Amino acid sequence: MTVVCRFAPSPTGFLHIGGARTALFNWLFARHHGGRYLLRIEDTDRKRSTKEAIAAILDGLDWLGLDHDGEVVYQSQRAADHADAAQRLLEEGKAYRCYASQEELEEMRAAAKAEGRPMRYDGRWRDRDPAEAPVGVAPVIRLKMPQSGETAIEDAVQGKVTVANAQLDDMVLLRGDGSPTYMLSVVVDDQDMGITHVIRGDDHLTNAFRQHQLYKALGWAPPVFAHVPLIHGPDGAKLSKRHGALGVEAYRALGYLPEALRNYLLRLGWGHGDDEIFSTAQAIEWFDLDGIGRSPARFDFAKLDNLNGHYLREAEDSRLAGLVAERLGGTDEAGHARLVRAMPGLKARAKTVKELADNAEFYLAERPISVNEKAAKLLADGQPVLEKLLPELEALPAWEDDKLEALVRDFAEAQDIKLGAVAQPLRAALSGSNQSPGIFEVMAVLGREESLGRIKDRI
RNA sequence: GUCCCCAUCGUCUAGCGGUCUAGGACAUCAGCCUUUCACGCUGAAGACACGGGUUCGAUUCCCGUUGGGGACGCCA
Repeated sequence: MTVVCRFAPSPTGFLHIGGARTALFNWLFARHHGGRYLLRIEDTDRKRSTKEAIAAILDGLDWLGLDHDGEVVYQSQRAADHADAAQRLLEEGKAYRCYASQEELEEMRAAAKAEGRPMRYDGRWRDRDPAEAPVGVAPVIRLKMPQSGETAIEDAVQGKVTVANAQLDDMVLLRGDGSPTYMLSVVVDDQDMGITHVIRGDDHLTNAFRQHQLYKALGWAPPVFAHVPLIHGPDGAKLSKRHGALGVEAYRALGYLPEALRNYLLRLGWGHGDDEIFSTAQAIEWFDLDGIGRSPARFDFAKLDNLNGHYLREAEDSRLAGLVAERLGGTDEAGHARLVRAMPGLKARAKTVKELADNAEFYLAERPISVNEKAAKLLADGQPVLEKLLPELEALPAWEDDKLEALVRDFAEAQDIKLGAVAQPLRAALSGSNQSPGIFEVMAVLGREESLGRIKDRI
């Protein structure tokens, strides 16, 4: 059997982090088993679904590199098929028309709660004569759920989960206006798309019982379900915005690399022995449902930062230079080349692309460059040293990293001062800061003319 | 309220009855490296929620308690 799975977001907002992980798991599972990974947009709630949200989700998935097979399926376009299924159930006597009003339903819930019973529809129209139907009321169509016994699903993550059928009420399949509900649409679409494995958030677990019964009524074999625990905030409660419940595009804006976010998300709720860092090929090779944990995980920015730092150090210099230039408003060819040369020293000192850009800014700054407070202090103290050093630098025949280092070290020794007493003022003059990459590297990247110019600016 | 799920260092996790004086990673602390800041390296501290069973033996199996989470729409 070929594995077919899907990611089915509803386009009512951005692609949030939990959705991204669900998509990643589905994608990995399909790739691991050589199957297909499909994308379906669940836009049946026309009021809340927006074009912008669809675009944001598609962009987010694309940025993460989770390519789907086949065309995107839009659920709203399949409403007629969904309604046909409900009609069939009605004809077969497995579903019925219900005329209960909103007020009646609310009363039922209130009464049930007061009496300590589950808050369910009581099935009052299940066996009632349709002749008694009130005039002018458009009925909904409800599924006849079994009223005794229990429903069990064999979940690939949660194990065997059972619920008493008394807990399940006759769910609505078709609304009063004839439009299908989510519960119906999902089942019909998954069937028609040939979905073999449904990997989704834990919040759908109770839906699985209802859907299981719907599959049975329609005479179809249900797929394998795998309900993945949700991602929580650092406090163990629901993930809030402040704690990471952001859209994928926000992580991008914050300066995270897609491969870092993917690696982080993969480790959140899934493990493979002591392994922490995974290439895409390894992730595909190792991922499977049995590695998914059953307890919810908390989102931790510190670990994401660490992972991002790792991937930053591994990334191609030219790629990073491009990302940095993007953040600094673009550069010309010379600027790009300078960034590429500067990158080895820069990337070891940043956790995010944003930090990388902040730290790279001085390389592109125009003379005279701005100087921060601590650097100003270093310059005030070190100006005499720079004055003495300048002619020696000007006389250096080859402007190279190691030559510069040799010169400055000899200079410090000759002056009988510590290397730091030279290096720090130099750093302040060249970078405008008290912190920067190695100072000889900075000089080499900046080049003779620019370096000497920046030093002269401070004398 | 009803039902379902979960429970190992602060966090992510390894562990699938004895190999556990419980392993790894992040974070924390100390040291090394060093022209600054990082990176890197070395080391330290740090957990089986609690109570009953089952067993020769429980972190691992069962039950309960407590604590978290989720679901109960003509939303998805």
